[in-house]
Amino acid sequence: MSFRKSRGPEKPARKTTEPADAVSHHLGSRVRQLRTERDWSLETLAGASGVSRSMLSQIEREGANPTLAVTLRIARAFGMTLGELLETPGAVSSVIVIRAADKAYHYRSEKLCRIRTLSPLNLEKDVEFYEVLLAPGGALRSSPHFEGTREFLTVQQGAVRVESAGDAEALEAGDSASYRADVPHAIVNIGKTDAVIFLVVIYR
Amino acid sequence: MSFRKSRGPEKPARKTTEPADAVSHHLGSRVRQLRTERDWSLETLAGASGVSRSMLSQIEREGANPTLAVTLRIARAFGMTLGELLETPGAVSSVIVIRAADKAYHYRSEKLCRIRTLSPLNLEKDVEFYEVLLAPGGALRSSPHFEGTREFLTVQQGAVRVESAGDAEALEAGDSASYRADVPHAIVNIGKTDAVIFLVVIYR
DNA sequence: GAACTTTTTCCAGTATAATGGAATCCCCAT
DNA sequence: ATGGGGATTCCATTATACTGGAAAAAGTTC
Repeated sequence: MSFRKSRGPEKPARKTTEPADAVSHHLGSRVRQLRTERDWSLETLAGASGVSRSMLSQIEREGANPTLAVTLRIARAFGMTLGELLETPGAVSSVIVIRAADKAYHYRSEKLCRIRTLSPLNLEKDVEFYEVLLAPGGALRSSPHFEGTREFLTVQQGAVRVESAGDAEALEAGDSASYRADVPHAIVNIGKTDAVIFLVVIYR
Repeated sequence: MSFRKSRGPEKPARKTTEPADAVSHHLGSRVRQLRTERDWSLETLAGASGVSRSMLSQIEREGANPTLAVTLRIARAFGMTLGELLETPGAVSSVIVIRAADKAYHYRSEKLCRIRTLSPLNLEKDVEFYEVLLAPGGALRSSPHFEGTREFLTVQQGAVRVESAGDAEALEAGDSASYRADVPHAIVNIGKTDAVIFLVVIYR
């Protein structure tokens, strides 16, 4: 949340060291899994996707490396996006609990602004949940996050102003807002009392 | 939230009618956009990705159809997943506000359970935000959502029990939880007073 | 077990992905 | 205008993706 986008030309990531070839094997297992779950033959999937039986067989057995267009056709035959086709199943876990007093989740404890993390620290970080407490005059100003990032916010107590993309809106207790977080954005306490906010950050 | 998963063998989607070839052109524009935003040369990107300058040029100019492995290498050079590389930019919008009194967002108003939606109704539905009020004895029981769906929940007031995947945990005010929502799950008020919960549903 | 049907794998050929080197283009400095 | 350097495109070649038909394997029925 205090992410700072670097200034100047961004340097390329280090050359990828993990073999991209591994993705083909993963795709192969995944296609076979999805197909057999549905009780489809290679012929059926070939018909649905427009990819030859032979190619599908090679993908499943040998981890053949299809072109992007072929991969997308397969994904669509399963009614999925590329991401959905290739993602690994989420880790199965039971209820994960974060207690109110758990200091590890006290993200920031300043006089004007206190932040508590409400989502587990070790889960993949595409969605995060926070409780933010702003004293009168307190503000939470953020640099742009990754492109596409949005935030949901609800005011549980107090009054705040939300700023994003050159727009600003005043919110009272019970009000909510949704706005871009891939531009500079801020939450400002504009009342005379403490404000309590629940904030969902969606990195997408 | 009351989604019912279908039973029986699933039939294949109709044969894809949208040309998968369009994706290559989209990829080409996207790679050029990302590269020029970063002020990288083809040589720089080639170095970072391990894909030849020529191939990158062909992708950008001619919409060449790379293999999956090559596409993934390019994505990784930009520090992205395949989905992120290929997705279209989210709709740009200003701050969207939902007022406390907006009846359109009162999702359920029963005696034992009241639900208010805190995220905009017309936004894409990969993440949803709710406020749930449960009277003593009240419960919110849900059928499984899509595979991979999770929920984050924080208790603002009262005491509840969260049930998911055969596990159950008791939570008090200030506590939070994260759990699977692609299995039957429930939130039950186990206290003597009203419980107020903020709930994030992540459809992934 | 035998016969039949369906599914998957193998095979050979064609199409195209992907490369490295050379040529061309573009920009900047003198 | 000229020269130099960096960036991009072109070119010819190699490697591999992808196919349809045939063979083999697997499954089903009597």
